Amino acid sequence: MITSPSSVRRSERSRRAILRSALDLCAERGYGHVTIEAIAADAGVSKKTIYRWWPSKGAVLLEAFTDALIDATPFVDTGDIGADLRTHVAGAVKLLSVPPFGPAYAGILSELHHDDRLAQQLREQLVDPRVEEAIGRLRSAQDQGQIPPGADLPLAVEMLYGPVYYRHVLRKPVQDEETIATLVDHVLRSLRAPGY
Amino acid sequence: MITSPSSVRRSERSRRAILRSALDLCAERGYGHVTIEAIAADAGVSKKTIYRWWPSKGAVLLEAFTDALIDATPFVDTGDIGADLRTHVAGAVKLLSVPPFGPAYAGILSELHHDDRLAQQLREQLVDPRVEEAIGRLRSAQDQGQIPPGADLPLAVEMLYGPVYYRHVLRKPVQDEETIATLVDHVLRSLRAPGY
DNA sequence: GCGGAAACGGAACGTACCGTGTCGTGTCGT
DNA sequence: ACGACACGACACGGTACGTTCCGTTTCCGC
Repeated sequence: MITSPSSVRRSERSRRAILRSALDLCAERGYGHVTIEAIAADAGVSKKTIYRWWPSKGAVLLEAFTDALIDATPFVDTGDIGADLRTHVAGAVKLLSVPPFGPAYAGILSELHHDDRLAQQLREQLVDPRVEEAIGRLRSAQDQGQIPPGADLPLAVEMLYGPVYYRHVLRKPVQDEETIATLVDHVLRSLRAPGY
Repeated sequence: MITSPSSVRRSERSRRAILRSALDLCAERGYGHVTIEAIAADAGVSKKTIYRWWPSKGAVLLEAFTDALIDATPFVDTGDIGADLRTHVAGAVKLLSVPPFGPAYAGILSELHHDDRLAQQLREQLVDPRVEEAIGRLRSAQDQGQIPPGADLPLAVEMLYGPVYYRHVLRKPVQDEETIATLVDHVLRSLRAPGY
């Protein structure tokens, strides 16, 4: 995430204040009305300092969001793949449903399409690692015989996360626990059922 | 889509030029760099004329995109639900994969989070009708015994569209025909397989 | 310690685009 | 024929951009 001037002289105090202010402002005015100038003013920091370490507003919020997401959706292994997937998806849905994280992530996603570097960073730092984790958990369920050997695990992950993204970007109501359970059931069924 | 002054005196010539220019600019510079001023200049039109009929850049592109999408993804009924779903999803994926429509839709989605009216318009004019169409097609397959009576059809639609949105917003490579076929298969299987 | 490099906060800059207002022109309904 | 109204054009104040300059503070290396 750190961009240009390699140094240990960086002020950790300013860094934290910037990330904090970015999330706060995102909650109170919405991503679209968050500006670099406002972040700088709120954090008691010079604009220059922000531009020195981050290339854009999106990059600031990506760093803040990443920290939060990693805490919010740990990957557990209780031995019951259904329960663990429900827990994991529910964690992600819940995080997206509360400000400032929902609006923040929505804003980040919106920047991806005109910011190649941010898109690459999001995939490499956030999405791909978590997809790999999810596939790993599915594979361990495979080893325990809960999922057939030939199952298409990457597809399963997309079928799980897809509806979450779908509702989030279209601003439809987020899934409740029951809906998540039904979704997980269907995905697992689709892996177990024979082709036709 | 038409906003304020109800009239038949509207210049169809200007309207077409605006929609055309908006898509063109979106293709050549990307959604983020399209501005109302640029559209007006390119279309040989006054800014005022654009603001008279549309509330925002997003609304202009939503109108242009809607026209294209309706043409690109017709809903057919050949009697084979699998084949028809593959055709439909492939149509949507293909449209999103070519400029200017992919970038345009991505940009529109990005506006949703800070533009309530645009979000409502998108859902009412584009998403919900097509979801209803899809559910209707699934229901007719149900009547023909290709899908069990109690199947959760709205969930099926989310499982189909979800991965498409997922890849689009994250800018992952679009699905090829084989992947789409596998996805459709899995969704249909999840409806047919018994609970566990 | 001490000197200097570098990050810092603050203020100001020109630029781009916003959304609105005004004005004269042309055209379409009545 | 006439009047209403959409049109193109241009100018306006406002906001946020990204950059630059300045003087200050902090910390690394000698």
